[in-house]
Amino acid sequence: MPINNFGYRRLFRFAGYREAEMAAIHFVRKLEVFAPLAPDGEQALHDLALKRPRSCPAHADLISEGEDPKTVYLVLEGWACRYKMLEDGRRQILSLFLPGDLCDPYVYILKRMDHSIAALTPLKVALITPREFEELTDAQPRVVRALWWESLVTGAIQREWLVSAGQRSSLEALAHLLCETYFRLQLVGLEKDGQCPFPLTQSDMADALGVTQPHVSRTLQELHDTGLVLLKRRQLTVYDVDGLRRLASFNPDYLHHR
Amino acid sequence: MPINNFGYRRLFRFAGYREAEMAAIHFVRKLEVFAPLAPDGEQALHDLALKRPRSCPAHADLISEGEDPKTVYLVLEGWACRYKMLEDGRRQILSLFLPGDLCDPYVYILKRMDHSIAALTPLKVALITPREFEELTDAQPRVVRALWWESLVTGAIQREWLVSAGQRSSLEALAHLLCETYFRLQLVGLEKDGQCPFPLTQSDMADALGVTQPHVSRTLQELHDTGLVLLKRRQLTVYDVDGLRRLASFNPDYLHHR
DNA sequence: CGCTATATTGACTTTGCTCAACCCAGGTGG
DNA sequence: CCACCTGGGTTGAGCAAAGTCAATATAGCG
Repeated sequence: MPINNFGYRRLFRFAGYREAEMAAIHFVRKLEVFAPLAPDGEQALHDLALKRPRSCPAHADLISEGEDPKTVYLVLEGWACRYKMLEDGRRQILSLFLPGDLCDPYVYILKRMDHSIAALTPLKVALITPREFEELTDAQPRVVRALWWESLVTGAIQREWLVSAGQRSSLEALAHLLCETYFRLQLVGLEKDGQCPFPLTQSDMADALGVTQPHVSRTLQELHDTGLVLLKRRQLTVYDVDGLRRLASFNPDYLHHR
Repeated sequence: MPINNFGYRRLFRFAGYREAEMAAIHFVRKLEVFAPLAPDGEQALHDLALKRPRSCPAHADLISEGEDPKTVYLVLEGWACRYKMLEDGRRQILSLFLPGDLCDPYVYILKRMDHSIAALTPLKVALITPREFEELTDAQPRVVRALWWESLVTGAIQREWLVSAGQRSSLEALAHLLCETYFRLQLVGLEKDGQCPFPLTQSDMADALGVTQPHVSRTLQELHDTGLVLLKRRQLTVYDVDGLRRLASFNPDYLHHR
């Protein structure tokens, strides 16, 4: 059984429902942005999000490449990522999961994970079983459409990362990553006054962009020196959104936020 | 309305059903690899694949970024690709569509395409309307699962391309592209004696990998000089599959071919 | 046969990598 | 409360991979 670079994986039950409830609300609201749901559909989603809460320490795998995916995760609090490693230790971060994000509603169709999912920060997730999932979607056909939308947006983000890796310079690519994350966090209400959390280390960013960590350090400085952003203490401040968008050639259409 | 780099887009009806029929069979067989279908499900899929055949010249867009996706395409013959362009003309090819491939069964949920789809060679496709699609999936629940599988595999390929762009050297990445395509073509019976069609130009490969065309030229030579492959006249010959796999660190698990 | 698209090659430049030293902040235990 | 430790982050010098640009060659196609 493949194991992640930290060699352990753990999920714990947890109690404090306060933040979880917040995130469940964000999740439902995000889906509503796309497809207005019936009140009972809304309630059903909300309940599902709170049914089986688990927490997980930073750097642990939620699930590792090669394992059989048995449940779906809904991120309630904290950040996670998909990643894939080559034998020699090179790691590519494939995507980020932010609060309110659902990890592939239908993966359980496959026998083995072709990538891993890890917590980037201490994490709280809801576990959802395929069974519960199918009960929900049978009862609430409009939810299916909303989930398809989530899924299509996830695919679009994945493609945009490839555009960054393939075509954008490291400066443009980093600007794009910050911009995209900023917009996604706005959607779930985690941005305020041009600021948002941004808990990735420079090594994480390096592995997401396909560059080296020292280079991220220099590139971040450049973004700061040109007055666009400040990234300090895991907190991102965007001074000039338009400048950042222009530099990154960021066009939010692919996020399909209506 | 955005227009592609060739400035035109056209779809024509066509008659000669011979090859189309072949490809429809491949498509059905590919889905069967994953989920055995009921005989009438098989027939329904097959009919759908032949109902509204269209042809399209090389380099034309099937659909362009910004347009409203109204139908689904099934590739019957020839190759197509997804791509995305930046304002300054940089182009990233995001994925390839080979014969028997279906372009996102559920895109029509979205209002606007966030990328374009173009023919790389003269192309024959089947048009399928959302309506027809839903009728089929309502009548044949097992087909839904097979389509989900197709969709999950497509996502996995997309992620693997990001691994290539982010972590692999250009030599490894090119080897990986050739290897992946070779395997995918095998699945639909288009490989024979270590040979398969490979109609991409060096510029296409460059835009898929995120490198320059002269660099592809040199890299292809290197792959040839080390006795791994020969690419000549749009035909790929693989001399040493294992060597190619090793070089590319290609692990076919992500294709989920059972 | 000649036109256009594609591929090859070379000289030079640039971007980002490597490796190693150093710095800083926050957390822990004495 | 302070000393230390550790996990990030910064910096510098030299290097390698891939880009740029342009000239030339080749191959299909009409």
